[in-house]
Amino acid sequence: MRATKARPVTSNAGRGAFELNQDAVRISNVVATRQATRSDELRDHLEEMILDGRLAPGERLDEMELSRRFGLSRTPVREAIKSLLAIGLIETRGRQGTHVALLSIPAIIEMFDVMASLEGLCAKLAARRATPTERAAMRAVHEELVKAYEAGDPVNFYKINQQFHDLLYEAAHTHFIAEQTIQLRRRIGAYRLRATYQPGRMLGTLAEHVRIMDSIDAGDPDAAQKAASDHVQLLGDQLTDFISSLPPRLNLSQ
Amino acid sequence: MRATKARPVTSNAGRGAFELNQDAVRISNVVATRQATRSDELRDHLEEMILDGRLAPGERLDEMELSRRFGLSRTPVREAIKSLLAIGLIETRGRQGTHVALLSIPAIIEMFDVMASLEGLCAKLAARRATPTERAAMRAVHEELVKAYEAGDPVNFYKINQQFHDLLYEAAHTHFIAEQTIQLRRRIGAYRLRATYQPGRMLGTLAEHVRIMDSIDAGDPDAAQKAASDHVQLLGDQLTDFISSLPPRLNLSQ
DNA sequence: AAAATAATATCCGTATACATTTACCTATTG
DNA sequence: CAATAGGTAAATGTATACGGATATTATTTT
Repeated sequence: MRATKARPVTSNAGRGAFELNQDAVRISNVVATRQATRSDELRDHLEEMILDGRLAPGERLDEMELSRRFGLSRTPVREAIKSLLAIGLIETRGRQGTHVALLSIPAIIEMFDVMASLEGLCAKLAARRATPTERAAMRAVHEELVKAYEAGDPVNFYKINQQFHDLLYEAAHTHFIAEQTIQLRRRIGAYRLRATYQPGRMLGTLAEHVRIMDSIDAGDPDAAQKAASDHVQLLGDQLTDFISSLPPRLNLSQ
Repeated sequence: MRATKARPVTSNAGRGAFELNQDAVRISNVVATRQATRSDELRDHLEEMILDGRLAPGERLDEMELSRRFGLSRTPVREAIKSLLAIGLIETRGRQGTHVALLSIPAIIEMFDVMASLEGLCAKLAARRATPTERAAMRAVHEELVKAYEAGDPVNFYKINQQFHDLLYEAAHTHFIAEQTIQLRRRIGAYRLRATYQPGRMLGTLAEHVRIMDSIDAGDPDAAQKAASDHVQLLGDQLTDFISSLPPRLNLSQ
């Protein structure tokens, strides 16, 4: 069948099997909003699937199967895979196809070390640069987080927690550091998800957030840096403990 | 012309216009050595061209032109570009083609902040983990660096300096952090190159390296972390000063 | 029966053809 | 003369076809 014949729609409306509207280029520094290509859509879609666990670490990504599933040719599929490969979210084993990245525990520990450093940097900058509005926004989101905790809603807690951290990056008025941090968060995401609901973690998170906000409000960059860094480090410790405690079969640490 | 007819050689010997032998997959966590594809070769080649200045920041990367120039079809060219896009070395402006990434001064400053953190982390770990052999290797390379300085050979100095830092990452016994640091070094590389030969920088570098090594040998992680972090920060400061001092036309900060 | 070799099938890498969008240029009108 | 609109050309995005490599399975031999 011919290229265009296959496509039901050629305009921008209702583009594919899955809906993802146009997006600003996120990975690079470009600001301009551009038409999302099928390749871009698929990249984002796959990323989302990896992050929310629909694609488990180690799972195979078959080009043909993805083509069929999303009604695309192999070209955009391959390009999406190339992008995710470069980011490190998926990996290739020679000619045995590509798989969702399988992280070893040492690798995860290192990632959290870096994550802690980056978050610390953001907090440090936020302590110097955050506007009153931004500080207030963090407090407000934190209130939401408390509510989610009190309601015993871990799913919401997870989402709002991300919002809190996004606000922190914003308050730091950075571009590159925030981007780098978010990218790393994505890369760990598949694992992080599996350990969110650890006993005591939510309560710990709340206390640590308060410490971060207080340091920022006090205008103490070093304290803020340490608070944010410790916060991430604690999460990392708990996560690696959790993974280590799993039975070897489910351990995921290859 | 048909696919295979076009290729002069189908075996591994003498594959393309430019020679890059097979390489272990570098960007991802994969260990297995695999056959380098044309796409991989082109990616590395383009990266090298960007790093050594043959492709200047902002310069256009035309798919067709690259195809012709390297005797490839557009497919591997596009895949190579996709990879570099995901890393952030190049950027796309909608449909106006792809260009070598143009960094603003604030972005460069942020990158050096991150770089300083990462190098600090490596030094900290190296202070705890470095074997006597690794410490000796650093001293040995440092001697080479001194020689290059005394010989007034900045090109060699630049290369040996990279070796020193590579040894530091190795001594830290990390994978992810080192990989991340090297990737960042690449991303700044195009700019860094243009400011290597700043007056006093080489001498400063030597002194700072000694401080790092002494801290590592003393087994003082915190001191090593600070020494390495400061070292990178100083380089960054000098680099941004240099760029700022350029006439606006050459400023490169868009 | 087990191991090794050969054959086949599947999936990856590359080339090319085709469609679509955007930018630039030209022409026309105010 | 300038500005806007339309058309054309060039380059990007997508589809498909083809060659090759590797893994798996079956068959043969020891």
